[in-house]
Amino acid sequence: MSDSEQEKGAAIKQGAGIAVDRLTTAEAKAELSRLAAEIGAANRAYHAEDAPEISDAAYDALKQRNAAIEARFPELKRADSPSGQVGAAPSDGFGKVRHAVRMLSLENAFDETDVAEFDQRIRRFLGLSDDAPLAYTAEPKIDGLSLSLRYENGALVQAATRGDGEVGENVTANALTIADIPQTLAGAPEILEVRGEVYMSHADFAALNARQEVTGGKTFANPRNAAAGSLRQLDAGITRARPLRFFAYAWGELSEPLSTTQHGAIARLAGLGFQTNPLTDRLDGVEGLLRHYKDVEARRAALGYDIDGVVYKVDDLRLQERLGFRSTTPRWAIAHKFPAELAWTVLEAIDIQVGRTGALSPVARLRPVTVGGVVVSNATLHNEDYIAGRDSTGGPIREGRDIRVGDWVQVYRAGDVIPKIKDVDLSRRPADAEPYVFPGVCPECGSAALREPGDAVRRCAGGLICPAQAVEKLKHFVSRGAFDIEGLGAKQIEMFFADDLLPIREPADIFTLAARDGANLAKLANRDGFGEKSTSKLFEAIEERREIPLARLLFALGIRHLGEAGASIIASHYGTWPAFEAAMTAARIGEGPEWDDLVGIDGVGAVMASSLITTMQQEAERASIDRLVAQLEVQESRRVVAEGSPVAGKTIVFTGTLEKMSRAEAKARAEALGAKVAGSVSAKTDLVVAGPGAGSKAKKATDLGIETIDEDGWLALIGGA
DNA sequence: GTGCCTCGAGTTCC
DNA sequence: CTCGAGGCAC
Repeated sequence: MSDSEQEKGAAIKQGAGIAVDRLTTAEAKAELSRLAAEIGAANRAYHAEDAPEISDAAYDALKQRNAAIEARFPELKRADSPSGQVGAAPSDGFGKVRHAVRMLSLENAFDETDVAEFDQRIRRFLGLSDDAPLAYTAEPKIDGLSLSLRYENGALVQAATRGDGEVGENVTANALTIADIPQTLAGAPEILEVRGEVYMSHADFAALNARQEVTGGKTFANPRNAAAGSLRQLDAGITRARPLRFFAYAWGELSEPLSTTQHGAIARLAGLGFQTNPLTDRLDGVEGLLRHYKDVEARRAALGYDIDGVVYKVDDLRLQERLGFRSTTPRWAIAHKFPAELAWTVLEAIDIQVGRTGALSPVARLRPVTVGGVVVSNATLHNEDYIAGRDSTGGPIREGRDIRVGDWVQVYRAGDVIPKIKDVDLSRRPADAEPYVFPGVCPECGSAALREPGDAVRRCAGGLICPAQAVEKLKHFVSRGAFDIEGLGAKQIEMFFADDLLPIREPADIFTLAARDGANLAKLANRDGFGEKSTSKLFEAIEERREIPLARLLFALGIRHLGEAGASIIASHYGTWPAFEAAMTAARIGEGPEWDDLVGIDGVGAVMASSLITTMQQEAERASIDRLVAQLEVQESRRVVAEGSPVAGKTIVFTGTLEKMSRAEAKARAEALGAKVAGSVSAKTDLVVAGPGAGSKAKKATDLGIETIDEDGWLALIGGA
């Protein structure tokens, strides 16, 4: 903790003792300044997800005192008054940075079978036999936070956090204070993005917490949180005082290749002056990987820093390139995780939450227990069957072992994040523990909660009548990817939903809010938590979204089975709202031209199609949607065709044996170039790639007069791309 | 019908 | 982040 953080804590205690009506103007002014800083810090801590926060009660007390002082000394109200903030934007003060090359996450392997399957998949994709040599690198997976460092002409010009993988935060000033991160490089490529992990050692973490305790500062729950909190300080001076370290293990944009192999690239990074992990090794085949894993696991306790597994990567970079990426993960790497830490505690209650689709989700309320450095008090119980001990998927709960309130349960954090229950100790079950009876009615609205055959979840049938569903739908509506309205998040939605004077009960209400506020005597700007400035900012943010792309609108509607990807497909097919609306109004489920057109779209099946039609033809739902659309200007969605590739927008069929690449690989590459790959030849096919042994498909192509090329022709065609 | 591969939905903690 | 399930290829 810095001196300034310390001062704040002391100042609050001191100021809070004086009754508001006895404050002098000077004292009030000083205290408002301190409160603004303290509340701002609490907001940041809350949103930035890395530091322990003050309690809700303490936070409310601060806000109340701030409001009280402002009420008595209105002339002293600060421009940055916390009363005028609807909810602090996360980490204001850090600029956003778009990564030149996306920062992906890794697929996880939890046991040896997963690792073997990973190896198998790669061999299949590359067309390698089981016994062909295939080298991997393995390195410990550091438990810290990833960072991308951009060097131009040997100078560090930018450091960015991972963020959502596409856009991270600019933490350059902070990165410059980390000793392990070179500020200049000799002999580096002109453009070099180095990626790695920022972490804190056990010893440094313990010393930091000890220091924090002496100075009365907040202590951190674990080294990872300490590292995250330290890197994301707005004051780089604080970061400088924190003992952060950095291991390099990957790269982003490069003006020239570092090497032809993964291990060669790591060695090159080490040569440039980066710390690379000493337990990095090059190994052959699955046995080699597993041997290395056991070795690392055995040394884990003595490393002096946290690791949570071992990462395997295909060593040959040309093979990595051929393997490419799935939507969020590379095909050529996997993280083999160590078994999760376990803890026993008591299940004190089971609560039911209602989601936006009406799904009833049981949540375990636990006696708080520390698991993997974090205190856990809730855990998901998935669904009815999981509690009853019937887990059709072969999950951790064994057949016939139900979960009852009062039970001792074993908790772990899946993927080191989501708390789950692994086991029940039947020997410690209280004699009076009763099997849990899953509610047959919605706990929020009393409507019947039904389970459709073959469905794992029970759903509230209340639809829009159910307040829980309505609120959750609204939260989804304003979420990122949907309308994404600044200053109108989950918290504000809860508040407006419960409001009697200016309610938001359905999406359309958001866009009439300003008009209703204008006609209302109890103005929003006079309320707790709002001010003139924040109110007008909110109204502006809402206005900005009145014009909305069709895909976003469709996603925002929260139609079951229609997610971000589906919405985007549907939008580019229909183009405009009127076209979509007309088709959905005329469509019948399972028949007719509109139905055929809908299910004919690549990526749309009967389930999604039915859901769309049902929703758009359901009276109440449709009326609500119409009221919304009347408030909007829906932008036309143009078909996105990848440009600049010779096969963009074309439909291609592969047939026969491909000799230089597997079919999966050919498909992936064609799609990456903007082509659509179909399974059979039709009049819509633009190009057929026929290998040896091609039969009926090649003949049909000839009959239809469709261009047919062989594999070499195909490679030549896409060679430049 | 089976077996990928993705997407959708729900959830926790800070 | 994980699980379940939709969509599609074989």
